[in-house]
Amino acid sequence: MAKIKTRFAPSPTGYLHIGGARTALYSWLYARRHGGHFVLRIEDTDRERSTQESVNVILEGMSWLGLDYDEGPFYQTERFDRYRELTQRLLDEGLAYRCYCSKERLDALRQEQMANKQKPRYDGRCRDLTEPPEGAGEPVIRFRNPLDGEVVVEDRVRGRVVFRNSELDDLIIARADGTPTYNFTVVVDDMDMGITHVVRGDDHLNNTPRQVNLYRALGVEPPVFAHVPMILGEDGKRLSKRHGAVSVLQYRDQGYLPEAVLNYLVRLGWSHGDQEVFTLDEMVSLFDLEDINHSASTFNPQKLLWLNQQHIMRAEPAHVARYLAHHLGERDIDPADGPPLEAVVAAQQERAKTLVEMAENSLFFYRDPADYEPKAARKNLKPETEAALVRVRDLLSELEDWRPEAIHECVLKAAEVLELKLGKVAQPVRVAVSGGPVSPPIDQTLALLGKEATLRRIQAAIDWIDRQAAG
RNA sequence: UGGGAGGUCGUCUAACGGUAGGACGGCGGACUCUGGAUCCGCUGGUGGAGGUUCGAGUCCUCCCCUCCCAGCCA
Repeated sequence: MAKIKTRFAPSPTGYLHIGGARTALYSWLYARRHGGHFVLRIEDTDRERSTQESVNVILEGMSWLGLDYDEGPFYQTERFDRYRELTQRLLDEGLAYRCYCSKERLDALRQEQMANKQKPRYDGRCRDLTEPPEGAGEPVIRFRNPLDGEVVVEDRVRGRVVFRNSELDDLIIARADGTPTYNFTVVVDDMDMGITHVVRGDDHLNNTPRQVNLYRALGVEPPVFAHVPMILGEDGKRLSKRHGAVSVLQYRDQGYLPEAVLNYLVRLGWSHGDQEVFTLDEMVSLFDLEDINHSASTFNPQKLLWLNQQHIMRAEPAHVARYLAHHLGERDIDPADGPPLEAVVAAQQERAKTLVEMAENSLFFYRDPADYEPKAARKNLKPETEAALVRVRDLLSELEDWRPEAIHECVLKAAEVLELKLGKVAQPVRVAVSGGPVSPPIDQTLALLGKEATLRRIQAAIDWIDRQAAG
């Protein structure tokens, strides 16, 4: 039995699409599950639309997701000699032929066929030519597809799918300028690279019989196919930019953890009982092609957000800290300018759904708030709460042991003395030091902030109240 | 038009031919620092019509709806 080998073969014409990422994930998981290899191939034969920038985005996206490949990246544009070689071989063996039909003729043929309620396809006009017709231009090269019989595909997701050769036509394998076409290159590459399993979107299901016939003509067995349903937008159409963020790197920038994105993607079309949250190790050990669903799924941003929250909460603080540092950096914050980043993460993990949110809500640990959230200030920074702030300030200024437990005692004591509920004391303090109504528990918040900043900010809030009162 | 693939709560998904359940979302409640955390409750579904069967989401037939392919894009 050959070693299992899967591949991900995007075309570099934009960004790493969420749907492509899921295909890559399923391919990667299958290879990892079975101790095989995962190959990255860049299908860049469309010279007009392929860009180096897009290649970079794909590589960056794969890296961020952690989908490491064992071989590649391979570029099809670097393999043109090989495609030419095999094209020539098929010509020599009579398995391919030159076609001189103009695009105009083919267009007219297509329209005529549609009008006659037939399937639009090449009619084989040049199939048996022995010489070029008069006034012929540069020919394309077509594959001599079998005319009868069936192609049976035992798809790992779809099951048995049968196509009749009479429904297919002689596809173009090389253009007039000599460049190869998709259905040909994909077969040659998968053959040469020893790909055993092709996991891809089911938009290619109907290309499969053509490719199988090519494998046979080249004298090799086709790989196993697993065609994965599309991901749709809310309107039931293919997921596209008009639905919202579809690029993997956009989710990175919005504060998602890669493992949360992977978790969402694996569950969008695959399941293991009722389990929702998976670690990468669990995915690797549980994933299998046969558990992939048959129907297309609709992308649900809310569930992705919930999963991101779950992963942030469950992760080691050190792990989250690495990603948070990047988002703080984007806000010109140096994590070294405040409390230990891991401690900040540990305190904030339950309070943020994304890393962007966590970064925003953690700014006050690193610099004084520019201003107070208006509603929170109205409610908590007023003459009636000033006494609480003064009392807490005084008690804390005498505190030597700056730890959560001791801080909590001071806040409790202030509440006792003033005969207030704890919340009536803690919330003004919270607003004073953080600028808003939400932060980690007040004792943890102050412990992390440090004594100096705490006292300074409480004092600033007291002064602010006085200024407001003075009109 | 021809061919191919699908159809379970709003969304994702589970259910050997034998109790339609879980999660997200939405609504409500509880939680003596804020809650964006936690706990509890409610809501809500097998596209339609026949057939087979003691029994069907599950098998069969027809209808309806959706997606995909038919670029010398991939």
